[in-house]
Amino acid sequence: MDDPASCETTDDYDVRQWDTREGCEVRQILDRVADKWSLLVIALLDCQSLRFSELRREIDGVSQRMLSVTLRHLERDGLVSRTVHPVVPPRVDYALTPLGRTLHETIKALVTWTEDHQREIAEARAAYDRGREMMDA
Amino acid sequence: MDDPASCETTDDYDVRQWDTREGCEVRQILDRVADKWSLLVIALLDCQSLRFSELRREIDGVSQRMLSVTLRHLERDGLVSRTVHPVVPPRVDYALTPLGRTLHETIKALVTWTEDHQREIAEARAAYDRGREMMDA
DNA sequence: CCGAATCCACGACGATACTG
DNA sequence: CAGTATCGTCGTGGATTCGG
Repeated sequence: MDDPASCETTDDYDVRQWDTREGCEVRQILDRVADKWSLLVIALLDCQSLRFSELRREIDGVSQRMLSVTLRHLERDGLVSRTVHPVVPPRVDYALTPLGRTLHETIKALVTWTEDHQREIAEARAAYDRGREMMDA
Repeated sequence: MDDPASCETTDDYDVRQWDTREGCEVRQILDRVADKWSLLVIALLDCQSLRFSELRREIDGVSQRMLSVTLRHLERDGLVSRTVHPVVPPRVDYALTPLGRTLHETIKALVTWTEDHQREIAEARAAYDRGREMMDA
């Protein structure tokens, strides 16, 4: 973390390429991960497969449409697998692919960071807001 | 990664709490990180401080307004520090705080994941799209 | 039960013009 | 140079409805 070497230009990625334009995939994946429901779906499917209606129940507030759209996107990116059982009534199971599992592992780090620092952030916000109130006076 | 133990309920975070409602900070941080310009700003400020105009030049396509808004948000969350030099013409330097640096470290993991797997994702998308075209026929 | 299609509201973003 | 203010546009996501 405090390693000064990490500040060298030896970084193996080019910051400029995080942009949307050109063949930059980072932005696309980030947008996918960060959209409103994907993260929840990935987390819920970790180590278990769930039906559409089960996901809908578990994820409080998601609309049928958005869950459907989200799952379609995740499926297209190879992060989630979709299995249709030819029965009546229809039954569809969703599960994480190996690729999806590796992504979840990576994301957990970010979630952990957030939890570890949310107090600091809350304090920073409070301090900032106090400063703004002084201005008004 | 393949550790089955990671699938146990020993997970130290509750997936349901990733939701926007209630006192969930994860969503807020994720939204902040994932917005259009924050990531770029954080990456550029890693290990160097930059002026407003320098950031504007480096980040292709950002509007003056959005850069301003982005910096204000990052500053409020304690991720970026703002230093005004009382000279004419005005000079303002932005730099990453220690907190911001730890976040950047965490995010790098996600960027690295994306780069490592973008080929797999591209192939999954191609396969998915091929399947859809079959449907139409 | 699963999910696609349509319509609409709202917030994010960009362009422009204006201050200290 | 470093912003703020105002306005118009556009995409995302919610509600609803219909089909397989």
